[in-house]
Amino acid sequence: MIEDIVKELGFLTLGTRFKRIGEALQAQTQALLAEHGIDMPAAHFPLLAALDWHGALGVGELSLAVGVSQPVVTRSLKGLEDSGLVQSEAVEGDRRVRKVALSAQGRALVQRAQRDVWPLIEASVAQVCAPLDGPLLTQLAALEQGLSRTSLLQRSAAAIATDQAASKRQRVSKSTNAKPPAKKAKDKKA
Amino acid sequence: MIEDIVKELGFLTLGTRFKRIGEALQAQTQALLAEHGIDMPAAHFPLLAALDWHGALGVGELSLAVGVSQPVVTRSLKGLEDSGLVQSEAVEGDRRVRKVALSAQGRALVQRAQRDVWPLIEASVAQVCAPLDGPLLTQLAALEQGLSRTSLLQRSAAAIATDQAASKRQRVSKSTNAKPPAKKAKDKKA
DNA sequence: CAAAAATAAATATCATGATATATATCTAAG
DNA sequence: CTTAGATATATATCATGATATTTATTTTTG
Repeated sequence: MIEDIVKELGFLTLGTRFKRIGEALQAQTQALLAEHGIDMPAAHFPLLAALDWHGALGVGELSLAVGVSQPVVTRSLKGLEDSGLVQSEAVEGDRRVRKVALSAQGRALVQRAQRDVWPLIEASVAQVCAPLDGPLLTQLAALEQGLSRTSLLQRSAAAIATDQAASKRQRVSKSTNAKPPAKKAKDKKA
Repeated sequence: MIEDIVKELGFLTLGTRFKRIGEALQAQTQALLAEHGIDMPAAHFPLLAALDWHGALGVGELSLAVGVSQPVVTRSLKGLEDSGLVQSEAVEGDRRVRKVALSAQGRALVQRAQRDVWPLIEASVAQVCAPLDGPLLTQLAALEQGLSRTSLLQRSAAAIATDQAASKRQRVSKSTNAKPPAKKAKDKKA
């Protein structure tokens, strides 16, 4: 059996470990969004949230708000502008800065996502993280295992099923032999 | 003041958060290695460690060992082979697999790194992580703050200085007015 | 006020992760 | 024994992060 050397080396390769956990989380989050008809690169998500939260921002301010470098923000904005989700305009009095804001379409998207998907994402991620405890490396190991055993998509599906079962129970109040929906389908690297 | 929306949103943007912490850790680790004359992309590091640990491995086995996708391994191996740090040969009886092993030069590099730098990396990272406690998000916040306030490079320099001061004290055993070397130089995004 | 320094954004290039697909080879079924 | 499927690796392309540099503009200074 080949051991996972990145896990084995612990602090020595913590950067690689963080990155690969981040990749998995982003990919699963994107899958969850896609499932709800929101087809958006995972990385655009914080930008839209920042614009929704703060209102119009300059490129540099956005870079601060989401904590990534300015060129990355410029590039992502290009994509968002092409999709018609954001608009930008020159600012009065300082022709260097470009104020960026959500378009009507962007606002609509954010509101829909906020209402329909964000709670699911948050709940699923919180669910993976709930059992974590103890020192950082221990928590990371449990997190990785949790993500690979049951994806966010599966967790959110289970949550929805539970909700529906619950409201169904409320309505019919009988014959509630719905299976517990936490089906632990095992797919490595979902 | 522009708030950090990725931190603000918590579980909702945990993937982005993990990735950016990973980037910072990798960058600082690479800087530390470079400081000791070991000029190597951060991501090659786990591959070399895996080959040192397991001996010769196939490409797919390496992919398992370091937990990244097979194409990424293939690409990194190209770089490592160009630098002369690894060699590969066909395997007897199955012409599909390519066994990869450290070259003499690669072994030498790993040994030197293992002796001179790995302990520093490990100690510095452990130092950043030492005060972490509590729920995951709390630990991440502290980790990010720790990394941005005092880089791994600074931490390792401080550790070395402390060691030298200590051995100097042992040797001369007098006039030990060496300043405490934990100079908290503040550079954002080191 | 002209020249120098600072600032905002864009561009270029690189690193490192992913997936999807192609190619070569091996194994198994008929 | 040939063909169909499985397996190992390579290639192509994309996503998302970085840094270094360039360009345009503003601010500061001599």
